[in-house]
Amino acid sequence: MNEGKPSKVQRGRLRKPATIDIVSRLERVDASLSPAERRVADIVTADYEMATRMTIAELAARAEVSQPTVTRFCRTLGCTSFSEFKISLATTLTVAAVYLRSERIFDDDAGQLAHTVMMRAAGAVRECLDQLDTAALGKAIDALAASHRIDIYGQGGGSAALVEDAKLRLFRLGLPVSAYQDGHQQRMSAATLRPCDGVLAISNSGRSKTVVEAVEIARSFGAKTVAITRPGTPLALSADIAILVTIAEGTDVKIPTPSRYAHMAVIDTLAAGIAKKMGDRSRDALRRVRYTLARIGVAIPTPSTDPTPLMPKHDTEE
Amino acid sequence: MNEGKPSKVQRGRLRKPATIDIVSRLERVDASLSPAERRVADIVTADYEMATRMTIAELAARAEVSQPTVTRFCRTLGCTSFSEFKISLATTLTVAAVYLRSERIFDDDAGQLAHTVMMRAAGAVRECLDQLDTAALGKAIDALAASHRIDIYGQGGGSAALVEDAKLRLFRLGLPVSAYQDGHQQRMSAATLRPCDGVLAISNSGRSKTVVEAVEIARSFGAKTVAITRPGTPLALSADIAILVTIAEGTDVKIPTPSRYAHMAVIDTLAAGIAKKMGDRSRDALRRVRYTLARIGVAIPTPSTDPTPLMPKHDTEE
DNA sequence: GCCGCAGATGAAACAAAATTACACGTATTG
DNA sequence: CAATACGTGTAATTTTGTTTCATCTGCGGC
Repeated sequence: MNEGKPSKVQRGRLRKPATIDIVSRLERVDASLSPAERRVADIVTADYEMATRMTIAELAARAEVSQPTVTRFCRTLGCTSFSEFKISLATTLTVAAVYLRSERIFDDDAGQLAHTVMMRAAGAVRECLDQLDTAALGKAIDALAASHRIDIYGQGGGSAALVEDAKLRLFRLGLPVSAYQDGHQQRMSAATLRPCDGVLAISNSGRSKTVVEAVEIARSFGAKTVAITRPGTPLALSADIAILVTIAEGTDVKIPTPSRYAHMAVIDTLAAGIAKKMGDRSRDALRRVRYTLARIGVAIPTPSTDPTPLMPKHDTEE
Repeated sequence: MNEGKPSKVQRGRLRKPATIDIVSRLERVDASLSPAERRVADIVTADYEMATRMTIAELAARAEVSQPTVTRFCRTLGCTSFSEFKISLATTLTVAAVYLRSERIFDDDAGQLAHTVMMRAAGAVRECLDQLDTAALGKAIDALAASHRIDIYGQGGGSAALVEDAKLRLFRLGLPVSAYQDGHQQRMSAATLRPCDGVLAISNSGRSKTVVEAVEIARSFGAKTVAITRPGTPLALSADIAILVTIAEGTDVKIPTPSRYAHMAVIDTLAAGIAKKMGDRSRDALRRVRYTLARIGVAIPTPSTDPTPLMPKHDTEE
């Protein structure tokens, strides 16, 4: 339509706001808030999620203040407008708020439940990424990629699946890898390791006696030991390279712990890093694995229910 | 003015929106978009961040469509208003924005790699949540919670770990559960099932011949069968209750597939739902499991490196 | 004690933004 | 070749947010 005015307005609003985390800023300026603004802050902090869905009129009504006061409140927080405040809040919120409040949401239907569980899962992965020590990760990738042989240790229910998964991830790359969940086997295998070998130990609690012992045995024989565990635990202290992950456990025993997702993510990252490091060698192995699986699909034709029996389109290996 | 209307409007907006992940929804409905809506989608996907800061007029101008078209676009995406769309987008953003660009980021250091892998993982879970059929989920929870005995079937590398994990989740609740990855065992076990029993089959590809057969056998004996798989696959068609999950596979073979995270999330949700359904019965089982594990911790004192050997503070079961 | 000032707050006018209603054009089908 | 359905834009309307200005309150100086 015209040219001068809109562009100026645009430039102002479309610029990325300096504010990163409204929630923490809110806490920071809390002291300098006027009484009326404080009331607004109270309403907002009471339910961030809802605050993002309210209009300025609703928020004002709830806080029992006038609408201009709400606008002023937003300005105090460093936003230029109420809408910017809402967007910033929503952006800040993402996983964190839902994740934190999740204990409460628990009682409802399957949808609510799924929301809780899955947001926690996604949150755990994110949390893990936030706190990840990339230097340690890099060293772990180097160490494992250079290993002639890799042992994976884990103990306890949750770790069983993880260890199994880790084995597959590395195995697919053509690495000679073994996984042990039994304490005796762990120690026995550890005793046969050599300096050119590697160990990957997985334990959320970091207190599994057999795993820690096996790691120490492996170290005494010169093998490089990598641990995925919680900081400050025996396992973290005894491994050469510790990849530390702290995930807040929910208090509700009925929801499975989300830390598994974080561990799995670390394992995947290790696997991807090793694959990259190994370059063509691993790619070749991966190709051969896929090819063979596809061939098996051909050799054993699936029953009539299968629409495309000859060549599975999707990830044959699952 | 009047009294009935405003409250109704309020109620509508403050209700939590069904939409969880706008970005993945946007991709999913892409085909059913009209030309003008497509143009809006293009502008939005070009820069999500900026989209959250734009007014409807700006967005319309950029997409070269009228403002009502933008509103219609939002409705198509399941939002009731443009503002809701913006908020949903902003909420989605932090996780999803990077997730989408992830293929490109791949070549760098360990940090970059971790970012890619983990964002994909978190994205997979979110994507899963967004497309989840909660009705099917609810039915699955009911069916499994009512089962006297539960068999879990899966085949192939990736599923092995998942099946193991699923077994543990249900086992912890005090349910009599068995997991089989071997085809023969699956069929044999399926043949011993009765109408009061349940089956949980897990397969991303949905084409595992043995799993499909085992499910069909189980059904023929009257057991309730639940499948977690991809839509339109043989497994999805043969199970009583199909929980369908479509996760885009990455093109880079070196990065492990993120669909496992989604499956795990579904399993966790099932477990949480069953736990809730069973109420005190499962809580008791969980408590006993934890207690016993703690006792074992006492009976086998950990070495001196362990700061708190008597009573592990964190999740002893991992 | 009272005047005047500074800051906080709300009412109301105003401006911006979003939605609705409606009309027009195009494609599709009987 | 209607008739209908669909997609789209224009314009009116409603909703939402911001600015302006008046009022109130508390506080210090005269």
